This record gives sequence, C-alpha cells and structure tokens, in this order.
Amino acid sequence: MHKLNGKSGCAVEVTLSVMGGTWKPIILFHLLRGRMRFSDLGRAIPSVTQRMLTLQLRELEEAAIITRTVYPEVPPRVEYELTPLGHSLEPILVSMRDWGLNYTGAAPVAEPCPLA
Amino acid sequence: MHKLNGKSGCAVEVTLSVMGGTWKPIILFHLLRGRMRFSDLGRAIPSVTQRMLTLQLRELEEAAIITRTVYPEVPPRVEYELTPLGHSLEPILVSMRDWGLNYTGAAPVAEPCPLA
DNA sequence: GCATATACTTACAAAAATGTAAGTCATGGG
DNA sequence: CCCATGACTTACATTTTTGTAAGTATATGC
Repeated sequence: MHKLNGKSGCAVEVTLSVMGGTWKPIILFHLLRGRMRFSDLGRAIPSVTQRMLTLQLRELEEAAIITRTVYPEVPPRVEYELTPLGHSLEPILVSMRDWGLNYTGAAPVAEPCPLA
Repeated sequence: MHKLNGKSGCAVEVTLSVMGGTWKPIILFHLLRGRMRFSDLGRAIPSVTQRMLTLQLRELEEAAIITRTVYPEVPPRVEYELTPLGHSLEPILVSMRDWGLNYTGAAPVAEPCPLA
C-alpha cells in the first residue's frame, strides 16, 4: 500500500474544493471591492490568461460564489460580482492578504491590491 | 496578445506561494494541534500518498513553515512541527475550516478534523 | 465595407502535478 | 538468516493544469 489509509475529507478540504487553486483566491480577492468586468479582472491579475480567467470564473459561477451579468451591448460587457456566499469568504481572503503583507515586510498598510 | 497586461503580484499571491496547493493547507491545519510524525499525518490525510506527503513537507520545511526532527532510532521516527512563522498561518487555516463547516451545514461544532 | 472593441471559444501543445510500485536503510526479534 | 518496521527515494506512467494562438460574434464609427 502507498496511500496511508481510507477516506475522510475535513472542513479545510471542502473550502479548498470551492476556492482552491492558483487563480480563484486572487480573483475573489479583487471582487471583494465590488463588481468588475472581465477586462478589469484581467488587468488586475496580469499573469492570468483569458482562457484561465474564463475557466475559473465559470467554476466560481457554478459554485454560486459569483454571478455573471451580460449586458447586451456592442461590444459586449460582462460583469462579475460576489454572491452573499462569495462574500462569506472574505475572512479567509483578508487573512491571506494580511499574512502576505506581513511576510513581505510591510505593516498592513495600503493598496498593493484592493482593500487597504 | 492573450495575457491582459504586465506584472504585479499582490499579497494574496505571496501567501499562496507559501501555503497554496492541494496538500499544504491540510497538512498545516493538522499540525496546528501540535507535532506529528510522518505516519500520523498520513493517517490524518487518507488521500495523500507517501510521495506527495514527503514532497509537500519538504517544501514547507524549506519555507521555514515547519521543522523536521529525526530521532535516530530503528525503525526511524520523524516529527514535524510548525515554526512560529507556521503558526502565524493559523487565522487563515481556522477561517478555512470554519467556512467549510458552515458550507457543509453544521454549525461550527466539534472535530471532523483537529480543532473543534 | 472595413476595422474596432469585448468577451469569449476552440484546437492543439507543453508543462506541472500526482499516482504506482518497487527499492533502500538499519536494527532488533525469532 | 530472515523478516518486520518507518520514513523515505527512485523511476516511470498518467492525469491535470495551463499556455498559445487563432477564430467568432455584432453593432458602431470612419
């Protein structure tokens, strides 16, 4: 045997299944400040590609963490916004930001990112 | 162009670079309760393989999030423990657990995992 | 009537993560 | 002598994730 036992799945794993991965926490963190359109998110997260952004947004939408609103204009406009469930992730996202700020030296001051 | 712009790296990304991924948050969460040996962690996280557990523990050690102590016995015994830096991740891990508990219905009651 | 803008989608390719299974090491016990 | 134990390591295969680049749609302005 190489797995060490049978099954479980603790609460942390549940959370990770919803907001885990490379992009989701970052996307959600930016959305804490309010609705954003696709291109805004892309600009806020320079390292993400269109494809990844689309894929991750779709998954978050399926999980009911965000909503997607299409405005039937030309050129199209699509806005993404946290649902209440999505907003309930705020404590996690904020503590992640705080830890990162501390780790990089700074006191939890203002905006390298949304939210001072 | 397919990336949407140039560069950044916000505080959340920094945190993810240290404790992101499928296994690290779970490992760290279990270690919140105190030192554990390799086989204990394996039992606590049934879905992880020996190989993944070793790899992730090594990375956490390199990041100075945990310490690794080898007791020169036969058969060998190795214990892992959070450093102070590792302990500083507690707020993140605890809020992740809380969210998972809520999401799965329960009120934040007792131990599906370490920490009630 | 042609380019422009936005928010994608699609096909293909490369890279990264993870799994599987076997082997290693040292010693005490039978 | 042989086996068991605990914590690995190694080689290889598979799966999953991510990237690249091109294509789509449609109304508007030039």
